[in-house]
Amino acid sequence: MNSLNAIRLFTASVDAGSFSEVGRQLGLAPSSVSRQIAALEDSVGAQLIHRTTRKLSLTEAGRLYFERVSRILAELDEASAAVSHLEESPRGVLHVNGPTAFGVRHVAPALPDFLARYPEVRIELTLTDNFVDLLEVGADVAVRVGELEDSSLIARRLAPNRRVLCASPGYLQGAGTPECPQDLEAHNCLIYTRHHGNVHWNLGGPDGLVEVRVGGNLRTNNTEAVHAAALGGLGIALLPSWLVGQEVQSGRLMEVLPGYRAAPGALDTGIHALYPADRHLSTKVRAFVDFLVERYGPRPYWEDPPEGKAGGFPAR
Amino acid sequence: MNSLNAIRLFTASVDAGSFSEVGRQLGLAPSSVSRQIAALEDSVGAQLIHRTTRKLSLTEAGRLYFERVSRILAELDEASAAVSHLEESPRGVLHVNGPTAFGVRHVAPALPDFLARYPEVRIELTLTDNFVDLLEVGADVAVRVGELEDSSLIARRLAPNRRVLCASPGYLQGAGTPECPQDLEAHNCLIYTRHHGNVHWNLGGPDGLVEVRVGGNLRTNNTEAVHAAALGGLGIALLPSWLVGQEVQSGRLMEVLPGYRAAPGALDTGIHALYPADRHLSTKVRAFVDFLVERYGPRPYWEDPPEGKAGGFPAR
DNA sequence: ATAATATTTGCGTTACAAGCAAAGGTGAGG
DNA sequence: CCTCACCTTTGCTTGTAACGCAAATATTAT
Repeated sequence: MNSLNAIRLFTASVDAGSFSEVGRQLGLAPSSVSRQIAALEDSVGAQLIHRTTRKLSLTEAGRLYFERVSRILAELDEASAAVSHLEESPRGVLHVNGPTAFGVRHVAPALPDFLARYPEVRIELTLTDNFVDLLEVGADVAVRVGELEDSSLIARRLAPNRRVLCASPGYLQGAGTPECPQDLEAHNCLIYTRHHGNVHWNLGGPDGLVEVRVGGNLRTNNTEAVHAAALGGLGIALLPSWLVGQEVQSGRLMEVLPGYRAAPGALDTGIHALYPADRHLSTKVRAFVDFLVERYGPRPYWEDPPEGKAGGFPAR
Repeated sequence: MNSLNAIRLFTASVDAGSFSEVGRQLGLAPSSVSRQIAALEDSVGAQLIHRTTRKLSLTEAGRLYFERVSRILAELDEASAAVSHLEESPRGVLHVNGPTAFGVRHVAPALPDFLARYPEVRIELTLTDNFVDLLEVGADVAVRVGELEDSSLIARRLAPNRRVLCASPGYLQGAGTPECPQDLEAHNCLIYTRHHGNVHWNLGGPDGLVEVRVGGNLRTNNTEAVHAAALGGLGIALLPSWLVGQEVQSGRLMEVLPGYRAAPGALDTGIHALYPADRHLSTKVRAFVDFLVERYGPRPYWEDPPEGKAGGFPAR
């Protein structure tokens, strides 16, 4: 309807008692003040200020309007201040979305440290395994493992997503340990897949890319099930290092063909944080993403300690 | 700081869920809505709305801002409405200023009728005998008798201001009744004056203008004192008809030389209502002035009933 | 896949606000 | 009493910002 400027000039004029004084204070020509207030009066349809060349005085309408409007202006400034305050330092509610398996293992455990560093932030963590629209679910930031559908979101890389071959010591004791990729064809390989048909594992090793046609008595669309089966000694699995890394380190699983790893594919593009490509990235999102980047580092804690590189694929 | 328009567009967009829809509702191009809201976000320094090409969704800052701002907008509209409402029908406080003598006799008695007609008006009546600045005293309208200092105020004529010669029946019985203006020089004439020196009464009668040099044993700068003295039988006074009219009608005073009256001078320019020359004349002021004009009419109730014209001066 | 619709950005135009100057008016002080 | 200083308003000019249009990009529905 009308401009806030006129209202501010009105209250300033009431306070100062003079259009010229207001002009001086705000760096405006008196005529501008005069016109703005005249326009405001037209807009509300009532005289607000009686003017003589020497004095200003409020009409009753003006008094009424001033009382209400000056309080309203204060509230408005407060509202802006509250929003700005929200961005001064990370605070408020942060909605985080991510896949269940990764979230449980590597996001949730990180939250205590994050919340300790930013006491004014509260986190709402939503773990889902179907892809959801960030905005739909009201999330501020999402963690995604592989498969970045390109969208208007910004992706920031958090960690590589290596998949390694592994099996339980018990299985290897019984079935033997493969010495080369081709040996896998004779093993019970636990297949994670989304669709039927033959499955090939593309492995990279010292001698380049090797494609192995694998199979076994378990196919599932659930990584956790493959994981549990491997732990139970059912066979050899190709699983992300973030899922099995610590168990390999502790010896509950053994890495198989450590010189080989899965060739980078759609599933191996890395682990990313996704957030909206807004012009104003909120500080709490930035803080959270920075925190994860720092926590995981270039070589996440779930990875093997630095050893001879395997596969020759650069970390992605 | 920023424009109210942007805030209105923001709330409208939240309600409508679409910039284009808002544009359609308000007759704006979608690009305008988009830009205004982007500018608002820059101004508060935070993203308020996540946008995709298909959906809008509020950020936490946006939710916070929307809650506060939508209430504020409502209050602002209310404030404007209240002020406009004030102008719809007379209501609120009406400050009336006027001279004591006239105010007590002809303004105050009129107020019950006025207030009965406009029940939502409250009156604050300030009676002062020194001229005051309307705005200084915070008055909306002033009643002035004679002597209109020309100013930026608007003057509306309420009634003529005739001055007539009168004395109490008792005085006339004792001192005799003047038959012609010159007889006044031998009478005890009660002098209302602001300064010293000789006093002449300029009287208009059937034979034109007559100047009479008058005097007596009472000079005062207070009309009421003259009035009281005349009632007490001290002598002959030249007093405004609104002051003595009803006493003449009731016989407590007798008109002297009824064919003559004071020649129009500064004191006789009439009785006026004065109010500020604002573009928006408040309805209560208009109502009050209209009411007085109607009540006094072209021949106020304090004047003699129509009889032969005296003096030949047109009513002014 | 194609159509429809959404936001954003670039660009030309228009409308509004600011500044300047002059006019009219008021109060203070010589 | 008159002049001076200062205030508000109005006419005119100038500059800025808001607007609409069109195109680019993106997403949903048919």
